Amino acid sequence: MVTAVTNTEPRRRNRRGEGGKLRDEIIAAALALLDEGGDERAVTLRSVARRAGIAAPSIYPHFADQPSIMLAVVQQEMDALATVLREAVDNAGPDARARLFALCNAYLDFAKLHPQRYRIMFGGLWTPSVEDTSITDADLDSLGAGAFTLLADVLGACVEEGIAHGSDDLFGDAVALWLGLHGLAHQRAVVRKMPGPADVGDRLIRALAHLK
Amino acid sequence: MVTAVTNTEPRRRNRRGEGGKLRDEIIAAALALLDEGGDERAVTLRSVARRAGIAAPSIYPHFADQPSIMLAVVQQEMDALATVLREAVDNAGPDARARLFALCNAYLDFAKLHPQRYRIMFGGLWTPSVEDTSITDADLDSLGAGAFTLLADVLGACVEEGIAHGSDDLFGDAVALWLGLHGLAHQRAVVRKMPGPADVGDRLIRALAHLK
DNA sequence: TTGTCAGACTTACGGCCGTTAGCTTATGGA
DNA sequence: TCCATAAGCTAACGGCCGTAAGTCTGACAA
Repeated sequence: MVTAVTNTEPRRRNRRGEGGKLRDEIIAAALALLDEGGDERAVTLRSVARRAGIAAPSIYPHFADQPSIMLAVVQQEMDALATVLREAVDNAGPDARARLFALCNAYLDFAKLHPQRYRIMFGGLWTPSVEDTSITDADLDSLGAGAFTLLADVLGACVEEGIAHGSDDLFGDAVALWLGLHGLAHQRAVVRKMPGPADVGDRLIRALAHLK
Repeated sequence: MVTAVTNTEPRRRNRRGEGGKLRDEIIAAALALLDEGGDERAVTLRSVARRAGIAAPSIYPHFADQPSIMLAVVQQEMDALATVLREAVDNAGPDARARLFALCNAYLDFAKLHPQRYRIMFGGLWTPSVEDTSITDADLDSLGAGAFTLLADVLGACVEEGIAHGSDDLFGDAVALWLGLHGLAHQRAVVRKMPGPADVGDRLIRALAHLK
């Protein structure tokens, strides 16, 4: 994670050849605004510039428009999520069931820890109808593929080891499981107080993974 | 459902004592903008007024601020959803399993038919942090209670008839089932092309209702 | 030491927003 | 017929937005 930008003193200009550093600072500023504000509408081009301590037009050498700042944020956080999930699985030992629960709980924890990020990652409204922005369809389609593949793999291992009743369609089962996780994660991220029992996450996992 | 407002001719003023009619026209205009635009940001106070064929300040006698227009839209659509679900259950006959599937599929159909409405109803970002708006917490808490109660009832009937493996916590089971439905409905409403098999909805219902 | 140019900045334009203050008009009871 | 008033309008303010055009400045090769 990149540290938040809080200093108000005039920013020190980057050295020659290091202009690209500002790109990361812009992303970090956008992320900070998102986490604090709890509203993606607060992440405007100008507010990002203010937060990063630069003038608004200074963003243009690094990003074509405001939506592409958001895309960069989402891409970065998708990678971060995939990394977190991978680490959780690796640290869970060899047991397939434990690996599945570690993966799913890490997913839910990420959403609980960063609700605003989760919202824009999986339900975000940061592209004003994709047209008239610089964002392509390919940009959007590839998002989150790594994390999902990992889920399918771990679930597949459970089926192979006989821990879970697998259907003939592993991909479909993985999608269903992810949708359940997403429903919980998203609702938690959106609502102020989530109703229901505390172990609703475990219930979803057990039911949707068809654990024996 | 209220018909969309499309005429551009100067609007006929309402008769005396019928000023309240404009309130419904405003809600209808906001709904139309939402359905078309696919972006709640397009539903501004001014754009709603334009769509309704009135001047922007003419909204204020009927709504305190822009968020409360959205709240009225959401409340209306929550009622509409509850009605649709109730009708689906009533038309499904006496079989508890058929009633449950009718309910769940009606829910998913609503979301598929009106993705933008679904989004603001269950994940909406139409209150800029609730503070400094005229919206109270009570307004938000009561939303969707009717529809959920119906789901819990129909699921409970399945358990009573021995169709489903009920746990000791019917409420929790209903929440879990709803979260699964919501995950699918929301993702369909947000993403352009939903991956996964076509029957993923049925899979979610069967698994989360613990149908035998 | 000096000149160049990457890495920023200042200024400005037009647009849409929410909201306030005060005005017009047509409806319908007297 | 008249006129009180409900219903809705016009004008305007301040604010924030995205973006274009042109300007400054300091790090570094020569």
